[in-house]
Amino acid sequence: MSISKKTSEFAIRRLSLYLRILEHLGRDGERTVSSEQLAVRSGTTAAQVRKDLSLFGSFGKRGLGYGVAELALRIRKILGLDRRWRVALVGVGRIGSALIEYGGFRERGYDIVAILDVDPSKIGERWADLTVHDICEFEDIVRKQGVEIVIIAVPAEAVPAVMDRVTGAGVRGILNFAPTTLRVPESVTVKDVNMVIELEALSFALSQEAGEE
Amino acid sequence: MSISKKTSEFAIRRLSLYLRILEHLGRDGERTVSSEQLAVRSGTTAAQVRKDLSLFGSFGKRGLGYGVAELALRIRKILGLDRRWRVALVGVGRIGSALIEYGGFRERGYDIVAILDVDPSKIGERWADLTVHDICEFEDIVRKQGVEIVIIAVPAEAVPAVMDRVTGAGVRGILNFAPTTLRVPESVTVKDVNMVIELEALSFALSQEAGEE
DNA sequence: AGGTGTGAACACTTTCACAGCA
DNA sequence: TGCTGTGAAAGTGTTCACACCT
Repeated sequence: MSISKKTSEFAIRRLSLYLRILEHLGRDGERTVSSEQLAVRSGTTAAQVRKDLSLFGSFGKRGLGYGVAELALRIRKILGLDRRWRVALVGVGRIGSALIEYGGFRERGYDIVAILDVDPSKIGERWADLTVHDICEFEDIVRKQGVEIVIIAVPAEAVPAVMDRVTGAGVRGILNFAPTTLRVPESVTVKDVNMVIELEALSFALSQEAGEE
Repeated sequence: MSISKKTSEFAIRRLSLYLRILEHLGRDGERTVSSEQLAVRSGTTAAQVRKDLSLFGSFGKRGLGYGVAELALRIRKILGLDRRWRVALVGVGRIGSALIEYGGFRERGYDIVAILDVDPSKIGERWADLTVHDICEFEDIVRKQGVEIVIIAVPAEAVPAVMDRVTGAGVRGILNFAPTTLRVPESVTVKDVNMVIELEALSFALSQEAGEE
């Protein structure tokens, strides 16, 4: 069954959150959970939780709530986590190398299968169980390794060149850590992780409070 | 002049983006910029740019556009970037240490003035020009150093304990890298940086496309 | 009783379209 | 003429309130 309703980006992000809560509840041995409980733990409302879930079907039992294990399974399936994803990482700088060593990706179904950089001095370095490859080999690696998602962790200046290669090689998913908005073809999906924006939104909020009273 | 209109979170995030574009344009020697140019570079629409800016005043000249330097200055002021912020970082693990060495914070007005951890084996370590302090000293450090923002980069299990200390010490701004939703008092502002959510939103989008055709 | 699923009301955001100034 | 600033319209997302099932 494909999803016909317009599914909002917001709902999806919340599903990801619910999933983590469900996994936690599962480890604690909980069998069922109500929309209210999920709401409290995710910082939203019970109605919101039910609306989000109802976008994809009726998973709950009236009067009882949702089965923890079953709902987790359903959400995993919705988010495309019922399979593993092959990921390449471009840019083995501070952020890139921290990501490689992070380990949390594998745990959630994302396998970093290749790491690349432009800097000749970095090529050949070993990180975890991977060797840094020259960005020139990118297209080759994507094809041979079946890479579906690319993590971009290069400085802003290097982004345009990397983007050309990535879209050129037919990769359709990008997780971008560079502080730049990427212009990409319609067919490519980009998600940004931008801590500077978050920090600036934070200092805006703090400044407002200060001036308010 | 304090802002009376309800200012949306979305608008603020875009301002942060516009600012980075303006700085770039400034380095390239551009003197003026139109809402259309800003829109293209930020991946939004000209009307959106004008609406966002008009929330805070009339900064443009009809028929001409906006002065690059002047607009950058105005946005910096709006975002509270016309001053420096004192930041403490809790958790010197993989993500925490990458953030310390990142350097981009200082450049944008955020000074990491203290780093802390619970792990006794890490206490006393030096990172950049800072020494890792015992989390027990947190309240003391916040007071003496005038810490206003705390970056949380500890594992999920450690979050509740850290949160108690942070809110208890009167800190009002938190940048959270831990994969948990923090429950905090009304008076505290939290911004999350959560790459797992972004990755999962990405794999959802890719799965959809696959099933669509 | 207890808790889900959902249309309808409401709130917020974005886009449109154009008046108005340089 | 060129481009801003802004009400009004359209579009999205959230909350309410209640029918309905167990």
